[in-house]
Amino acid sequence: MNAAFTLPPAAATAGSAVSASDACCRLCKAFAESQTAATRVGAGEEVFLEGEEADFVYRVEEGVLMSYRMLGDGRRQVVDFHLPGEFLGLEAGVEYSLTAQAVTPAKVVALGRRRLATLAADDVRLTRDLWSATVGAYQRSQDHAAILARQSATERVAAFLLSYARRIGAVRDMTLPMSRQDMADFLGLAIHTVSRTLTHLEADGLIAARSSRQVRLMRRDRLMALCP
Amino acid sequence: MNAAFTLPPAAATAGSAVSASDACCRLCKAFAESQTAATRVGAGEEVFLEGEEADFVYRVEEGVLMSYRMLGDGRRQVVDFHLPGEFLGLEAGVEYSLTAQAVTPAKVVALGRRRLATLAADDVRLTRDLWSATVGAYQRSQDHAAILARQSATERVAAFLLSYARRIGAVRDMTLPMSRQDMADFLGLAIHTVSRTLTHLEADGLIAARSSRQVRLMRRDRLMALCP
DNA sequence: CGCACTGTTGACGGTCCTCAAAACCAGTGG
DNA sequence: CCACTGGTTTTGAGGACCGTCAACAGTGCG
Repeated sequence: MNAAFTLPPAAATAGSAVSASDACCRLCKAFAESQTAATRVGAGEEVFLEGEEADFVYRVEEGVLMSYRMLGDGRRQVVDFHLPGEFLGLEAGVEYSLTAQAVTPAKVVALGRRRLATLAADDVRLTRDLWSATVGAYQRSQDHAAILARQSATERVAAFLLSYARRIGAVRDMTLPMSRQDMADFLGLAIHTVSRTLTHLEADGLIAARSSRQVRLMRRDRLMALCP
Repeated sequence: MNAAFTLPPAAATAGSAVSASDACCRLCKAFAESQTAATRVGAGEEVFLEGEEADFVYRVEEGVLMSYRMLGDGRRQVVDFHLPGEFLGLEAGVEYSLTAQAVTPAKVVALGRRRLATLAADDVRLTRDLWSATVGAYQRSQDHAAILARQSATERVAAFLLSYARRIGAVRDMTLPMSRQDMADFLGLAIHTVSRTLTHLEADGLIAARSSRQVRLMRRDRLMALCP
C-alpha cells in the first residue's frame, strides 16, 4: 500500500506543466457523484474569501477564476488563474488562505471537505489524487516564486503568455480573460510595465494584438528564448 | 473519519508561522521508530539532488540545511532554510524538485517513502501530519512569493531577519549560518544589495553586527514596521 | 453626448544590478 | 611572526530598469 504517498509518474513529470486535471481520475469522480448542482458566479464575484472557514472544495466547470491574497500594504498578490477542470481550496488549512474570484462568468461545483475526507478515508486512490494535486500546486507556487525573484519584466510577460497559451491549449491566437491589472498583480509588476512590455513585444514582432485582450503568438521560438 | 483531510487548528493558524515541528506528533514518531541511524553531512554537502528519485524523506536532527533549485540561466533560487525538527522531501513527486544541501555540518535521519506510505495507510493521524506539513510548506512558499513580488530590498532583509530569529527562537542575538550569497539567492537580490542593506540597517541602529554573521536585533519594533 | 473604466504612452526619478576594487578573514607554509 | 592564498564581505561609481506621476486614447453604457 504505497500508493497514497507516492505519486504516479504522470503527475510528477514537470513542475509547471502539472495541470490539476492530470490527477483527477478519482477526484473528478468524487465531484461527479456528489450530486451537487453547479453554482454560477458572475465576473468579479468571489467563491470564497481569505480567512473564511474552509468547508468546501471547488471544481471549475466553466470560465476562469483567479486566487489572490491581500498584502499588508493593500497590494494584491494574484497566486494563480484557474481553468475548467482545475480545483480550488484543496490546499487550504482550516481557513482558506486565498480569496477565489471569478475573472469571467463561471460555473463551479462544490464538495464538502468533510465528505471528501470520508471518501478519502476509504479510497487510497482518491487520497493519492488529493496529494498529487496539492504537490502540483506547491511546485507551481515555487516556479512562480522563481520567476518573481529573478526575471525581468519582459521575461515574466513572455513566460506568462506561453504558460497561459499552453494551459488553454492555444497554438497561435488566444483571448486573455484577465485585465492588465490582474496580470500585473500576478507577475509582480506595475500595470504600466505590463502594458509597455506588451507593446514592446508587439513592436518586435513576437506577438500581434487584435485588441488588448486578443493576442496572437507570432514567434513562439523567440518568446521561449526569453524564458530561461 | 474526517481527520486526514481537515487540519487541526494548531497547524493552520498562520501562514509562515507553521513550523514543521508543529505537526509532527505522528510523523516524528515514525522517524523515531524507524531505527535508522542519523547521517552526518558536512557543510556544503548535498542530502539529495533535484531530479533524483525521491525514495527518502528526511528529518533534520542537528545543523541547518537549505533547499534550492537551479534556474535555466544558471542562477540559484533558495527556496527555504531548514532547522532541526523540520522535514525535507515530503512534498516531492517521484523526483525531488529541489536540491537539499547542508549549510552547516548537520545530522539528518532518513525514512523510506515506501515505508512511510505503508505506515500512513494504517494511520490516519500520520496521514494528517503529512498533509499538514505539506500544506504548511505550500503556504510558506506563497508567503515567500509575495515578498519576492513586491517588497523592497530593505523590507526583504528585515523580514528575513525577523523570520529567522523567530524560527530559531532568538530574542536579540543570533548567528546567521548562511552566507550572504545564500541570503541573496533566497531573497531574490544581488549579494551586494544584501550587504549594503545590512550596513544600512546597522547605520540606522536597527541592528548591530558583532561580526558579519553575528547579528543583534536592536529595534525589533522598527524592523517589524518594515514588513507590511 | 457625457461618464466611467480600462489601457496606452511619455517623462522622470529611485532602486537595485553590474562592474570594479578594496578590506577582511582563516588557513597554510615559509 | 609574517607573507601568501583563496574565500567572503564590504564599498564605490555608473547605469539600466521599472515604478510613480500625469496625461491621453479607446471602449462600453446610460
